Amino acid sequence: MSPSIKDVAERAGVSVGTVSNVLNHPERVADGTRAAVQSAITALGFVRNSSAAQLRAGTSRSIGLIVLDMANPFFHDVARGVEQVADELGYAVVLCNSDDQLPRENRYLQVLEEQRVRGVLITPIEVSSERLDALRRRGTPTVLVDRHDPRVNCCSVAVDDVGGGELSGAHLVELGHEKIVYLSGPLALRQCADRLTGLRRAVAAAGLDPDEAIEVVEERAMNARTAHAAASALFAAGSTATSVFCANDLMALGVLRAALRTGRRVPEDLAIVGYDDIEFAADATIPLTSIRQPTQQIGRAAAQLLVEECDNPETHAHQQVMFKPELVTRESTAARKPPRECVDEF
Amino acid sequence: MSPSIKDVAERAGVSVGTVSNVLNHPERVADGTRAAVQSAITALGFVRNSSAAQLRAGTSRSIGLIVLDMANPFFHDVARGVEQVADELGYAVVLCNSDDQLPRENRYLQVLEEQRVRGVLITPIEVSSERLDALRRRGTPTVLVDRHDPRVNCCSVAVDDVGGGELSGAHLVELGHEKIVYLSGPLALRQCADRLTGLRRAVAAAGLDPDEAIEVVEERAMNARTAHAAASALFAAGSTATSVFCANDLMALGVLRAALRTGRRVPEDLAIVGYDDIEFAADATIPLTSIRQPTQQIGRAAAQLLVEECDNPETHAHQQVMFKPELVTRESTAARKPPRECVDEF
DNA sequence: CACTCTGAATGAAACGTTTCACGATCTCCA
DNA sequence: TGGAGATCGTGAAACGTTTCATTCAGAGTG
Repeated sequence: MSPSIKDVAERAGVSVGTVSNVLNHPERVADGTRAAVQSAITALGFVRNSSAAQLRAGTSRSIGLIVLDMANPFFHDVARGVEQVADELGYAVVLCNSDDQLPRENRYLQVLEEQRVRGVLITPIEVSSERLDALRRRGTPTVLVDRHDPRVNCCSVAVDDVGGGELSGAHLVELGHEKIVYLSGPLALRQCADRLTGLRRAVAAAGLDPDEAIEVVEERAMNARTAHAAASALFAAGSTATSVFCANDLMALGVLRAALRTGRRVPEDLAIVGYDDIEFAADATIPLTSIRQPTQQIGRAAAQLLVEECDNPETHAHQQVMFKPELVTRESTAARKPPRECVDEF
Repeated sequence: MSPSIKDVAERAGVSVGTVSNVLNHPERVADGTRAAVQSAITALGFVRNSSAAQLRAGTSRSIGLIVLDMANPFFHDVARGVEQVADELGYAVVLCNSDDQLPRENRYLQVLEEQRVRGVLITPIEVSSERLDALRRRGTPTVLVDRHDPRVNCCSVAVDDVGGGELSGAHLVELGHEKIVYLSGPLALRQCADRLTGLRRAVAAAGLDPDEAIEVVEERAMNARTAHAAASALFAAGSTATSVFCANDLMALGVLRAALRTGRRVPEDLAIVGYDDIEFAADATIPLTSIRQPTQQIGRAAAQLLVEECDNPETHAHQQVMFKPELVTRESTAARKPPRECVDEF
């Protein structure tokens, strides 16, 4: 097996305690001794056994992060934010991908708990599940990411989806649209429902009747293909809508494609607003207007809250942080101007 | 602190050895005893301490996976494949994202080694680095993902990029193109260089002179924006090329946008081939012809090789697995036909 | 010289498991 | 009735660290 601290001690002619001190409190060891130990370490290729260290120490310096889907740029950016903060504060992040499946989420929670992580950041499949509650009951700090727990017994970080819908609605109304399609994912998802609420609010605020001005199309999947089909169906049915607000950018891209395919001009004949402002949104055939969420900041804030709770368990007070999304206007809703990024093409 | 096996034993009125057996070898324990222990476990909310278990057992059931960029669908799919196989074989996967930075890669290697993972799957920043060599020297099995080590002292799984370039070239030549632009990322990357090699080979095989038929444009970044700019520049310079082969799909999408913007028809005026066949390729304004890599299979194969080596360290023989990519033809190169996916739109 | 003080190193205990040699009890059959 | 198995359970050792009370050797002081 790999050499232990004992082998190192032997080779350096010191006690194991001293080797441990070199590793953890170098300042307590005299220069000469330290050098001797160091060279023994490199000579033997010693690597600390973290199981033993953690067992003895009784506590780890790591936190778990369970996301729904690492392929989703949203969660990817959140993870990046979390890692940044964790790094700064000397914590390690254990990254887990539940893939939206409860059994996977449960398995990861089990693993994290067995590893005695200090805390868990999670976008749970359901805000309250058997295992998750058990984890909290046993005293492991938990922070909800992109979710809120109505029963407010833990910290959470989310984005104001009502506000996002409102931004989009206000923008479209301001451009003169009086007939807006809301191409949504499952309205059972809070995010989708909230955005509709915001949209209606904005429309109402402009003096229009939401029930007349807004047509809701609910789809099960939130990808380009579904959206393309939905938009095609709308066109075929002779929809009079002049604008579409989509639940995410992929759907918006699907709508964009359907529109261009059928000879519609964007934004003149149809204005399109997406959501998430994924990287590619700016590089679409017609750059997409979208709602941007401060994803990295979400991750940073969540990590900070968690570490705060880990470090001061008694004085800690749970917080619900809510970020505001931001409207990014691009060509897909702009009044037609010379394309900004291509002016010097010819 | 959380209850230990000892607390459980006390409460159930048995010895710690018995509790351990219930956990690890239930068949060795009589039904009644097992039930008593189980109920003590749930009553106390006992969760096994994996540090202690691993320390005692001396060996873990986990492997590390270090990828360059989890945002990249390629690596995401690879990871999925790895997880599948690991699951089946009872291993846990520790997922790490080096973000193309050597310090991060090194830090993760350190952590994995301290955790005594059984083996490591890695797409290294450099095929041979200080730390990576050290890891291998100490006897931790290693499998290279999407890389090859010329010195062949470990397993590796990769895709035949020369073959990919060849597929693309043969396809374009067959369609009658005699002037092809290769829009590449840094040619210092083996992948980019290999694809060019394949492209030249296919062109030569068709009796054309590669130097005349192929124009290479090398860009630093491999995204849509760069590609859009590069394509625009080509058009402005009056390029006579009738087709573009791009180093990845994002670049292809950038080229597509530039072409449509300047009134070109795709594929009649310009045929476009991408690489990777990302999910969105099929949903672009003009669906993209692309080269698909068997990403999940790469992950599966890599995990299988690693586990094989972990389980039979002496009999194991290193293997270099090379997958063949596949051409997926879509509209961006097809002779113009009624769009396949939109026939019933009107 | 006797003394305290300081800095450095030691050695044993403890962390929570798993393992394994050993008992204890029961069953079955000669 | 006695002995051989089989079946269950026990208890102590061991895994590789960290921690902390203790020892030791000098240096400084009166």
